[in-house]
Amino acid sequence: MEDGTAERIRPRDRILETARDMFHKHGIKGVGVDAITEAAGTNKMTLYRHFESKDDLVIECLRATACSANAMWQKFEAEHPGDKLAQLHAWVRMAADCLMMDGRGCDMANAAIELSETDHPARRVIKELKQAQRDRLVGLCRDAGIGQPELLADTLSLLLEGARVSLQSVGAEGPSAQFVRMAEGLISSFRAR
Amino acid sequence: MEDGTAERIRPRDRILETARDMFHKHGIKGVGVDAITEAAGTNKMTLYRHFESKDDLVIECLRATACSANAMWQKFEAEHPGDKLAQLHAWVRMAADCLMMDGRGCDMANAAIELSETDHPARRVIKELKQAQRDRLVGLCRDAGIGQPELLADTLSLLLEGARVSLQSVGAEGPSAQFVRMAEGLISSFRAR
DNA sequence: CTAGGGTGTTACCGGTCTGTAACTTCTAGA
DNA sequence: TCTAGAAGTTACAGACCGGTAACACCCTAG
Repeated sequence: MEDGTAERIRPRDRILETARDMFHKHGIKGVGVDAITEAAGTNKMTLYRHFESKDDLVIECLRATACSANAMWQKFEAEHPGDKLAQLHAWVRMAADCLMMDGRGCDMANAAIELSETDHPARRVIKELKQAQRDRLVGLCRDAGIGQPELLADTLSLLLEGARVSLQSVGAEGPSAQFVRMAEGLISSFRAR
Repeated sequence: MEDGTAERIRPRDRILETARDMFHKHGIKGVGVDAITEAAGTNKMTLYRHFESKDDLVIECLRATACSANAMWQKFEAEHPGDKLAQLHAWVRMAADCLMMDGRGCDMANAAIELSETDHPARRVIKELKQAQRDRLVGLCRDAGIGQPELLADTLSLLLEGARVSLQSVGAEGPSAQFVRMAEGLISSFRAR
């Protein structure tokens, strides 16, 4: 029988959520499994009963992040059903909000930078998930009736990725402050052929 | 009397250059000082006689990277003296070449991502040097007679930064493959008012 | 009530990390 | 040739890391 208190959440989920947060804030190599389990109110043995290794935990965290992103896309469709152009503008707004709120960039990109070993198991997952996000944005641009949808989607992707990393190196007053203006300008310019 | 052989280079310079290369390839937290000194053909004591700490070494490496970038800018001016627009195109070409040759992004951005502690001593340096690069690109756009030089410079900056990180997460076939087309298109579009 | 699986606790392994101490060797310059 | 300082060598301290073993505990399903 569930009583709904937070403490009753399964340890596995607590670990996953805590790890996501800590990896995001401090980086993967900047957080040890001991720190994660302690912050999650559990212990190392329980972590290793649910995850094969730290690398495995990292991968599960990335999948969870991708899952959250999926929810975003469904929200766009729900809020602007059928109106693909409005969904594209919602994507820009959401991206800008994340930039201002968060301060630290995309978990997948950060992981890709940190895990420089080319054969690291997480790299396959990162590539897959990033590719899926790219395909979805291309599809959105195409369905919005924009010419050269791939080029617009790729340009927007690079702008956002760049804004995220610029935010961490130059700060909020740097180039990333102009992200919305750039993105909206690009969309108009592509729509005008 | 100097005999010119590579082994006669001062240990400090060997350490600095080796560290730059290894930090670039494997990340800062992915390389230990032992590995650096061994690859540099020296030892840990010598490293700590020349650098206060690993963090200090990191900062010196970043300064050296900025210094190399300065040399690039001087090359642009030398190859296209007075022709600021040609220098801007040379910047795009250089950026694209680095993208294809290298595979791993900007040392400063990577360091900013890896060193997530907000009070890390390297962060000040990163911000300063990145700001200087931004100012220089803005100046180049302005001197090239482009309207809204700040917006173009910032957009180009974000595109390049995004291309570098995208290269590491999605791979070379991803959005970064279109960098030159995007950048040149932007420049034309800004020049056409 | 009881059996069993999920969980917590403690201790440990072997390895790596930054940074230092004490000492020896090399080498450049007077 | 002699000397002073730079560089190399070895060993070590203290901390942290990922991962495992053995065992005690609780809570729920039957």
